[in-house]
Amino acid sequence: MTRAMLSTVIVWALVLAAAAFALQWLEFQYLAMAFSREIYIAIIAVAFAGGGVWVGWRLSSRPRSGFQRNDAAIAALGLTRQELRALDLVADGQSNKEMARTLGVAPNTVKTHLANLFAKLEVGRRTQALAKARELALIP
Amino acid sequence: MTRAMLSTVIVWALVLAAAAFALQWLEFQYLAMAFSREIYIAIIAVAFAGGGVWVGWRLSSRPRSGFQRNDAAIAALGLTRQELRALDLVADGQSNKEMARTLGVAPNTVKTHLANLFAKLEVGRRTQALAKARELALIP
DNA sequence: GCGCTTCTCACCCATTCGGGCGATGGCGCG
DNA sequence: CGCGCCATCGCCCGAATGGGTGAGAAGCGC
Repeated sequence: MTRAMLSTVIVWALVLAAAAFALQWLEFQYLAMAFSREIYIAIIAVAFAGGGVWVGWRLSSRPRSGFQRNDAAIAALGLTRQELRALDLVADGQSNKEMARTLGVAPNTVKTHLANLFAKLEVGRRTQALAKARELALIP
Repeated sequence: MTRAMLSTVIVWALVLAAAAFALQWLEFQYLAMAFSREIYIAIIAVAFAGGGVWVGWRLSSRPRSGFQRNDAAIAALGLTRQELRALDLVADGQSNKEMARTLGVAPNTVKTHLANLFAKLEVGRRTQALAKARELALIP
């Protein structure tokens, strides 16, 4: 977040500096003769407006990809690896039998993991577990 | 989404037009005499860059505050009001009986709505429905 | 070794859920 | 007015789920 913002701003600042020199040079070389002053201004305005849009977009669209588990909550609840894996599979919409196949264990084992998970989350259904897990940022 | 983008763009376009006139006027009144050409250019650049940042920020920062349903998908799938309400309650973790109480209908009615919802989503379980509905941005 | 946790699996039983079927009433549309 | 869609509700039945209990094996720390 902070890193992305900084890098974005720095990149933009460098582009600005480069553009300043380039424009300074171009101004006296070609543009002053080729275009009228208004068109030159318009080019500047459009270029900087476009750059601004880019900067603003990057500055506010970082949460798109990032999600990280609430490890504090996991520790506080005492959730184990298998319980978390089962939770992920529940969020994926799998049945107990499918989860057993995915995890390579018996369906009864999955049931046990889920029962423990439900107890720790203080819920009684998998859909409730999903709602609560999402509140706690245990799943995306 | 589309409305917000349009209004943002329109506002910016109006500001641009107003600024163009203002600059045109100011240019010959004060700035041409008070500042050098480079400073004038710099003011233009900063102003438009700032405006661009604002536009870019507004254009891409609506997932932060709100969530809005994918109405296009709802229409495409032909989901009805009750099916959507049932979907919300499923996401909330409620059982069929609780949903019946919430919606003020019989449990069998809830079952019917869910059965139709599952058929339209092409799923067979409520957890699958939740996963798919989240993919389609039908629920937060 | 001993206690602890974790993971594993089993059995039984009640509840919930999902599929399939049919049925009624309201409402808009041609 | 028939037709289609939506909402409502019922019944049956099989599958999935949840609760409770027990228990064995592996690993960890003291």
